[in-house]
Amino acid sequence: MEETAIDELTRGRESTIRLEQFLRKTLPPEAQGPNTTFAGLIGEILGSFDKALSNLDSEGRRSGALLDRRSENFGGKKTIRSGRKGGYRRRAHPYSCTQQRKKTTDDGYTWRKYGQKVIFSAKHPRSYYRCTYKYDKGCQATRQVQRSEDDPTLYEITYIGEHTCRDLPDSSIIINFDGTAATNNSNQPQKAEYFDEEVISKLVMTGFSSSENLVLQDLMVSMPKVEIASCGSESTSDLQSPCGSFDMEFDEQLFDFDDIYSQFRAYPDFETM
DNA sequence: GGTATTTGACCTTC
DNA sequence: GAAGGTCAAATACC
Repeated sequence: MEETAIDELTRGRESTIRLEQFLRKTLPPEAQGPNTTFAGLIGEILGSFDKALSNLDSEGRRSGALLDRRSENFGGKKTIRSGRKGGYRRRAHPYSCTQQRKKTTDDGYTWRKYGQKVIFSAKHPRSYYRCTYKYDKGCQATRQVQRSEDDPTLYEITYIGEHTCRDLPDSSIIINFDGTAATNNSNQPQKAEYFDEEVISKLVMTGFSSSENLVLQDLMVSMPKVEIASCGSESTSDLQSPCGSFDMEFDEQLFDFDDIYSQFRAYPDFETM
């Protein structure tokens, strides 16, 4: 049952990536920038898939190996690791978010450092952090912090995975798709100030891997009806970003994937892609 | 004494 | 086999 759900979500995510590839071929370059509606929507959809997959994954672990490992190793003496097989795997999280900041703290979450590594061909070591509530709440979010080589006063912070320890961070950042900072529903001005001071140069979304064929039917089967919005008015519906560290503000507007699909049918090459 | 950090070892991926 | 990610005992800090 759980595997079926994961399979369907995975298919939906792959189809979204193919949709993104298709749109990149058809949309003008100015409509594809990091702060465009296009990038925001794609990130939002992929983020929803990632969050669902992450939740399913963490549920599975919470009942099993994760808690076993915690009770076995905390506070104990050095143990022989001979029986340690496949206890973890390199995180193949398809979605991540990289920011450049002056400070590594004050992103609204509490982190615990669990490692530091000298990276080949990099001047500065990389530090590894996990969410403090990894074991308490099964939160799988991690981040990597590395001093920028171009500007040593800046830190490149990569957030991996989504926080499941709470719904929204206290210091969440609201940005519009046009790149300007905005406030959230509670109209707290410090949010915008926070954005201006801390996020220095870029918010880079990754996870758009190559995939040529668009099978939108997969997307329609796997993706529930979602609430999407566009920028421009005062009515808001805050949707948490895939990064979990900033939000986007939109008008409320409902899209059904049937509608989207009907739009794509207008493209003559759609059926053959 | 409890908690966080350091750091070398271990493990996975490419 | 190299490089990167994670573990976990030892250590530092409060």
